Amino acid sequence: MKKYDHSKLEKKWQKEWEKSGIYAADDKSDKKRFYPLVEFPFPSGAGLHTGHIRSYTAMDIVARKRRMQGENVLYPIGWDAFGLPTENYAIKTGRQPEDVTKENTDNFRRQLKSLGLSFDWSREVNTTDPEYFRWTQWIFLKMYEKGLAYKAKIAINWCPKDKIGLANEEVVDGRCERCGTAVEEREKEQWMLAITKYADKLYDDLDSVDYLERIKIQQRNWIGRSEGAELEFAIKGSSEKIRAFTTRPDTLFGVTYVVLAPEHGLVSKLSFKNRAEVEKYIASAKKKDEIERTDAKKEKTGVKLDGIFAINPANGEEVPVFVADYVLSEYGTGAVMAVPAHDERDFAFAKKYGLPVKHVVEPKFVGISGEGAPRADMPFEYRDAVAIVVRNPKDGKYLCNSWKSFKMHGLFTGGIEKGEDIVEAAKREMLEETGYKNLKHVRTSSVAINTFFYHRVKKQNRHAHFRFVFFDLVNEERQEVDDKEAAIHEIVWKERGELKDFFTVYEGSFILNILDSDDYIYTDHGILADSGKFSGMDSEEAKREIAEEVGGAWVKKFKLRDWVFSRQRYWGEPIPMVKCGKCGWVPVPEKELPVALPKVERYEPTDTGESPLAEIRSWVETKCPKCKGEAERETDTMPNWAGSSWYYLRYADPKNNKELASKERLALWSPVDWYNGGMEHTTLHLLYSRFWHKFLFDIGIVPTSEPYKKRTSHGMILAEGGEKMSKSKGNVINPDELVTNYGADTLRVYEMFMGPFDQAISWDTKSLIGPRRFIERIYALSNKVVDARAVMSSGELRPNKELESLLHKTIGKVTGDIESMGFNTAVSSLMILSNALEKEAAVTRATYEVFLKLLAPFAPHVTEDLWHSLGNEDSIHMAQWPVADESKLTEGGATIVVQVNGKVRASFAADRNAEKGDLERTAMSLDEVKKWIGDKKPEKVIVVPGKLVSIVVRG
RNA sequence: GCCGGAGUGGCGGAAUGGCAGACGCGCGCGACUCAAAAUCGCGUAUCGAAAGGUGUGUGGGUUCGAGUCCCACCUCCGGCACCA
Repeated sequence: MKKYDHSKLEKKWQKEWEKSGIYAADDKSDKKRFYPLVEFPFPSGAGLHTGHIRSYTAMDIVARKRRMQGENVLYPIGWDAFGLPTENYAIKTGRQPEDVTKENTDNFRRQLKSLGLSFDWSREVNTTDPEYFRWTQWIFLKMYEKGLAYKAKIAINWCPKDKIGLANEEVVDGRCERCGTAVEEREKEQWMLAITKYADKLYDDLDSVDYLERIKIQQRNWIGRSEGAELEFAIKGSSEKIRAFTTRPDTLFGVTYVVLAPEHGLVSKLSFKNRAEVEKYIASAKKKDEIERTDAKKEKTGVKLDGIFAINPANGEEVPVFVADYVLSEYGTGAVMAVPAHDERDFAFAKKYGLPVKHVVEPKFVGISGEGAPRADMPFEYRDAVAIVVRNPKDGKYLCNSWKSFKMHGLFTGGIEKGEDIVEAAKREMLEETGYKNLKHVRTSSVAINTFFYHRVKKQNRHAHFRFVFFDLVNEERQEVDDKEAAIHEIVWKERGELKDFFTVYEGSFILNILDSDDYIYTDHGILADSGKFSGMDSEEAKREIAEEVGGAWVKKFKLRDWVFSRQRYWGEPIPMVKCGKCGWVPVPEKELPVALPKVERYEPTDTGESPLAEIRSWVETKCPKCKGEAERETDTMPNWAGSSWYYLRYADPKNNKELASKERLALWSPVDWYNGGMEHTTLHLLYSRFWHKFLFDIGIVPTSEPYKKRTSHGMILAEGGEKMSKSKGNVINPDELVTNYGADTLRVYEMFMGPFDQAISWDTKSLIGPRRFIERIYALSNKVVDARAVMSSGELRPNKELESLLHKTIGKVTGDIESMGFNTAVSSLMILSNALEKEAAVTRATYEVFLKLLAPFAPHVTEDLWHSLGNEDSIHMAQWPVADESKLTEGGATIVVQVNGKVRASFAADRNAEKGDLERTAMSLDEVKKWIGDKKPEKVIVVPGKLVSIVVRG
């Protein structure tokens, strides 16, 4: 008996596969095409980590399976080598970044090969290849030509440790994303890409692609689109106007002040008394660093522009104007109309500076519970109503109402007659319904609510407009209550803490918000009040009408900013622009591309913030392509995002030196069918590459408007303790060791089996033994394989319907699970099948071969080896993928479960296709069942063929 | 705070509304062995002597039947966060 030796076996087949080149994609094939992609590795010196392997293996499994199903598969691999870690390492060791990159890339390549991944290595792509960045530069020039690349003076985040400028996205909590150093702010001219011009498309087209929902949500969050109105507030005694952006023009009547961002241009144009104070505030606000300014928890500050008043365009009211740094200059118009009653930030500010709060949107509650839900097609009767809150100061308890005929708990309420004073109405109701005579009015709330419900006594839909009156009980003296009233209500006194659980009606629960004061912020939509002719309207519906009424423009705003594309580093694609004293910025002509990096001794970042390239005069000095006069090259380079924004296109045609890829090949392979990678690249890289792709689509280079049909993500693999794996914690798993000790097949199976693919999971080395044993048992199983015909006649092997049914079930399960990323359950079902096969005295060759084929994508080496040992000449990875025979699935018996009153009481064997009536009769005849039914008559019997019989007896 | 996702044995986790805990790890017992490892077989939620009961974060609800659907809440993880 041969023993399973993974080491020799795996090396042998890896060599064979490389020699035969079986995984090469075919550009001429007319077979169905499939193009799975994994994220671009970043050769950082750390080597492959377990997350990479999970991603590559998953796509490898899908690719192998699709190949076996006869599809033409392109599973490519490449390297994004323009990485800062590489450059840092080079600086540390005094070597050239290229050499470091080469070494790291070689290591990655070796590791990937040792895992038996079916990449088409002939399509390998590397962003540092000059022929590759020729086309990266070419795309930039096209963008420049179309006005999408421009130079602007902006404040950049400067990392003093790495000595580079960072994009906003690279700053986390005011610190450099990579090294954690606090960033400084510097002003610099930077190349920008106008990604905001594509914001709408990037947002809308998410509807047309198959991404994991959370990925779409992240994209939408990042783009941050919101719709609203720009409204103009005139300034009293001035021709200047303030434009404020709001998504809630419906709250316009509730504006009590207006705020400008400290950077707002209007501040310098207006004249007001306290200029010195304001200037001082603005200076201090600008000095605050990113962390302080964006901390939402910190107290809001601001200063009033003395003597300046803005005029509310809706009602002509004059409101004060403030400068405050809680308003961001970069978003919207840099000015905000403040509605403290309906915005939390405005409320916090208003409270601090004693500004008025005016409620103009009343909450709206619609009954949802069965009985109280409004009846459809029935009009609403409107009622002015008062909800009465009575507190007994003696014990602090509150007077509540429990309806006797319904399970409803609330307050005592009543209607307000036309022209009646609300406090008088409340007192009258209290007297009638509870008999309490002596009440002291405490306050009447300015907050009102609307409830929509079905009135069970009056049998009509009601719209009640509730206002709230608060009383203290002077004494407990009561008068007799009418019998009719007493029959409806029951008086209950409740402690304050009990109220929350007690109330079952909206007007009751709501008072908890306003029990102590009217400091209540309602940010949802509701019904407008105190809003001139719009009062009573639904606020959602009134939005546009109010904006229109005051001549506001309806606009879309985005959180997304243009992309800062310049980096002051050596290691990156030089931005192919030349600055001429006469002609200004001139693009490098296409035929002079690529602009290569000069060979240098020193490539360290400079302290001045200039690119290291700036010091290499021989490279900088050049001729102007236009006037041939003296000119200088741009010394900024592109960020590493540049090359990775279009690499997947190059896979289609990696050696093309006339175009970034040929039209024919792009048409053949685009778009990427399935892209899997880590969550860390699902916002920025994904957004940037979608942006570039859409641009290339618009200029006719690529045939689709979206680059990836489907985007998924593997869950992060955590260290054994459940924390993140990191080099500094020393809890990183080294895949080389695992491959040596357990074998690539075991590692692959384990990574797929360990848990749901898209969820985070802890690594557990000791669990690796499971998959390892599984593979060993598969290997041992080959000794039981027999030729069916020979043995069948000797009677040693009988047809086994159960096993056959299981085999076909497994085929269906594995086939489906691979597509839906249910890799863990696919492996589990293979284990179930192998357990069943082991129990047999002999296994037919046909069955074993089907089993090997199903396992082949997961464990390519051992299956190939066993496949050949059965005498097969061709690779198992090109064999025909098995197809489940539906008819085989239903063969054999089923266990029918019998439930009595929902509890399982018995089970019996029956044919899978047995009739309902037969099943019912059999179930009823069982002693176990009779025992539970007794002499009672079954009320109802539910039969699910092939599954269960459920008998209901009552009494 | 907002938006996602998730709460099931000792652990990782299974379960189109239909026998909860598949599969794997671990653990226990047994076989083989002088012995150990490896391997193989059996067992492994919980209370109860048994009949039977109880169990999928908590509390309600819908249903013949709920881990799964609905409502309210709690906890954890991820993302965003003064975006008007």
